[in-house]
Amino acid sequence: MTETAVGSSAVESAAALKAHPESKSQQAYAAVKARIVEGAYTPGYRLVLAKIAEDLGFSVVPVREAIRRLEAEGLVKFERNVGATVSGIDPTEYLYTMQTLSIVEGAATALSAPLIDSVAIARARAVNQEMRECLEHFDPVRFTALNQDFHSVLFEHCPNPHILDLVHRGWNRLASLRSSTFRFVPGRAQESVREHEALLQLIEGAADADTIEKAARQHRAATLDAYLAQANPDH
Amino acid sequence: MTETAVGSSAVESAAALKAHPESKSQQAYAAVKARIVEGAYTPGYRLVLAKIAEDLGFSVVPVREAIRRLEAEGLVKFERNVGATVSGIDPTEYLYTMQTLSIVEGAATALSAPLIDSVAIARARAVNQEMRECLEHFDPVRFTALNQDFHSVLFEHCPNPHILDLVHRGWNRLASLRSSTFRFVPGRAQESVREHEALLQLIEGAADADTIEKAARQHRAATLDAYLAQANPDH
DNA sequence: TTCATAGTTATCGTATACGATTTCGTACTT
DNA sequence: AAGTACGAAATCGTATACGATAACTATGAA
Repeated sequence: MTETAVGSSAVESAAALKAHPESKSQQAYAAVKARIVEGAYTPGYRLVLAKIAEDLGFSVVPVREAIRRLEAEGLVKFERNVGATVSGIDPTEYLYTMQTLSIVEGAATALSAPLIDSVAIARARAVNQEMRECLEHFDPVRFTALNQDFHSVLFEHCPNPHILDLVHRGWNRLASLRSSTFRFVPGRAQESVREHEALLQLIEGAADADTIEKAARQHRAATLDAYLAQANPDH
Repeated sequence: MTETAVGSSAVESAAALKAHPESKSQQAYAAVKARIVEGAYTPGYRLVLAKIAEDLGFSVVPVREAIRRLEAEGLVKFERNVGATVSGIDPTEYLYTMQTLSIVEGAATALSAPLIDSVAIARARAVNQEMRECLEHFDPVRFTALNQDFHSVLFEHCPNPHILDLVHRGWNRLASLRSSTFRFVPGRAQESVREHEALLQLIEGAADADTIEKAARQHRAATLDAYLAQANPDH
């Protein structure tokens, strides 16, 4: 656990199982994606095809394909005859992404809830405990990773892989924006940890789907709201 | 209105505004997508790169890119060293898609509702009236198209393009499956038209977001349920 | 100095070419 | 007759090459 990059599609992870040597286009995709998610390529970074191709030792064709895939996921902006850049930190885009995430995470949580057993709950709780410790040591990077782990545990048996895929895409997008909860709103992280515990109790108590969905949705939405309140103090 | 194909991403439609001659990869994407959505290429159809390239008068490289994009949207399955086929009509996939659609359509409707004016309501009502007429003449293809028109009117001022994009992707996926409401469950279409009217009344009455979201979500979910009930009569 | 313009360079977009892999058909064996 | 092994054809994956486009730079005019 605690990897930052998140496999984006069910199709993709299935393909990864095959013994095949990965296609170069696939390798290029993974490599560039990793650099973006890890922050080596920051928003606005100019992705020159020939340069990346040379770095990887490939030709440009598979690199193009990779970039196009990343574009489809929203991690990259590709303009005709101009080139590709890592998607920027446009606040509007942030809003869209967070709002969409709140919806799909809410749904994913509600759908998964009935399938979460006590073992998973315990594991999630352990992760949440680690998150508390991160707060003390002030380790925002690890905190963000653990936050994904926490929710990943809940989504382990999510009955709808499409929705899970949407969640992962949102996460990767946020990762590319380097938007840790810490950075945007101090204090929100503490609240987040508390909400995690509340969520676990709802799931343990077999609360109805609607209640759980609202709580999960609100959990994400609150982070967005906190950001907006900070960005526009003219409340 | 009443086109069957639905532009899939905000980025894409923005790009379409530029005076640029479309890139060939873009043209290939549009062409193949249209054939899939219109049903010229049915599920399972083998997409041979060289053949498509020859048809369009392009080389294979831009066609590959186009296919990859369609893969990302779930319209095409692309297997390494084997080739691309139009995604199949797996009932499980249908379930996933419909469930996801119910969630994103619900959210899109709720978000859009406060921004829908009386003119738009009237237009939506007119479309719904046309749908009623389709029922009499038994025109399922047009019915499906009008159904998209109806919801498109509601989504016209949707404040979150990401969510709208997800809706469109779902629609295209369903279109590629050739799954008209008619085909799957006779009688469901009539119900659908009634639900449209109910939805309009909720919006006119400025019902709260939660109520509207639930109604819109249920509207889609009911079609899925009807299908499932028919597929597994062992209730 | 600032703006416009022409020429240069960097980069993209696509065609072509060819090696690699899979699939299909055929002959051979049991 | 059924199954296996081999060879041929089809198709894919990627490298290379080159024309097209946009970005940059330098030069000259206002």
